[in-house]
Amino acid sequence: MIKYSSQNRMLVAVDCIIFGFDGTDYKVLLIQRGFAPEKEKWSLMGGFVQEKESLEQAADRVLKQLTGLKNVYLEQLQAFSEPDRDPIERVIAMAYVALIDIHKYEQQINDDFHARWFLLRELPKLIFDHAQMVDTALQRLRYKAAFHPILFELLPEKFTLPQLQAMYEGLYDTKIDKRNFSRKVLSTNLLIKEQEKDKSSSKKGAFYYSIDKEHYKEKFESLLNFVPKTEITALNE
Amino acid sequence: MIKYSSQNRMLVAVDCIIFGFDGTDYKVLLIQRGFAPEKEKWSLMGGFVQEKESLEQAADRVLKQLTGLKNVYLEQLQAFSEPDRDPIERVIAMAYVALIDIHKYEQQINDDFHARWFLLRELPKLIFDHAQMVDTALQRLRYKAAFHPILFELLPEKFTLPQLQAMYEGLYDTKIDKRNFSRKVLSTNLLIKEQEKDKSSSKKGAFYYSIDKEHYKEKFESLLNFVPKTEITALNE
DNA sequence: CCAAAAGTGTTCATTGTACACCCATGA
DNA sequence: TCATGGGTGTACAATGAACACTTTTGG
Repeated sequence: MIKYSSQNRMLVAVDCIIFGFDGTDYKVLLIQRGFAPEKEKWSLMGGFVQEKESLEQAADRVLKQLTGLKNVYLEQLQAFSEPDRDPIERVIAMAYVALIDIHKYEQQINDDFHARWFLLRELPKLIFDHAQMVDTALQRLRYKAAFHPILFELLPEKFTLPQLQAMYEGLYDTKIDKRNFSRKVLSTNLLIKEQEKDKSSSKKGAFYYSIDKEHYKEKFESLLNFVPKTEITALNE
Repeated sequence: MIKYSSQNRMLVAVDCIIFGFDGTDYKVLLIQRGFAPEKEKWSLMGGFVQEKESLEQAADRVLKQLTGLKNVYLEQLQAFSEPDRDPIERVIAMAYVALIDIHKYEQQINDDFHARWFLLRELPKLIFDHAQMVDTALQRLRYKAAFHPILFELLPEKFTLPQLQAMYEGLYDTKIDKRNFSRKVLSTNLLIKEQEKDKSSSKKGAFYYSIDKEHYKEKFESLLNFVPKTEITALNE
């Protein structure tokens, strides 16, 4: 078989930055690396790209291995390619960002990997350039969530407006006026009000909402504006 | 030397989508591929990533080889990784978008590569998945230019407001009111009015403007709004 | 009955859009 | 002098932001 001769072949890996939200805080799912180098150090979930799979397939596979979840929100972030980022051998890493419902995951935890959720604000030291990957992923999440309804991916099927608001407030580390917030969110027609209330966090209870999947697909590409302008003046990218 | 054993190594390439604007139309710089397969077919400028260089360095190198230009606007687009996208052998491609001043380039054309500018609307058939790369690059450019002043990278040092407006109109295939446009653009304080006029396209002449580099860096990350809202409701990503 | 969180409306400020006329000049 | 493209200002509409009180109910 013909090949491109005298060219340099290298390992390609995918690394997943897996975000979750527990109602109060953002979390990142990390594993204790099972092989050298940096064995037992905390790391993003990753793996080498196999011969017959695309990067997306590799990321899906890695994510499934760790969480048992399929059809998860997964987006290519960017490549990390410094020649010596891995001391053993050159590895080009494609970082992927995943957003998952932390509760859905809890039931299917895969103990093979010694996985653990860490508070985003209290991450341990990570191997290689993984801290930088998390950092870049967070910036991207802030940027994208300001315009597109991706944060819904972090919530269960049914959620309340106060929960939703807390999620936005957490991401931008700010307080949002709840009157303005609910008006904006509801005006998109993205949400369907349910009958039941969630009484877990107040006596009065807060109505559950769910996503209108039709509108969600349509509106995904359009530009939303849940976050006050004053909070998004310094977004990069 | 230790290596990750029994893993599959593969070729990694960078491909550059090089956009230019000639005052009226958007163009893409293509080359006639000099080696098999698909020899003499039109292709994006690309090259294999070498052992000691990052992807960014590889993209810089490739761009310099073709255009002679350094310090060009260059941004990682995304990976294209279908296992059989190249029939010879598996190659993971990282696409990069470059924006260059078409006139600055003209003087330094490198004939080794049989490069030619093509109208964006009249591209020839491209090899492999390069047409898809151009497509994705264009979408990204439309998205990003709606919020960030990147299109200035396509213009020479001095340019006129009508030129600038034509560039935006071309990208979104729309007409913009010149009164509103100039008010918006000038309100950013990104532009410095020069003394001279460009008389090449009218008798009265249009004043030249240049970029205020200080403000440019600051404002780059902030969100602009040169394009009417009605035109940017269907942007993806 | 009261503490705690949920829900809701109005006013004002800012921003965006539509729109039409005069200006300068080379031919 | 006139045809061509450049430059400018105003009025209205839409959007966003600030702000406070009432409702519900478990304890």
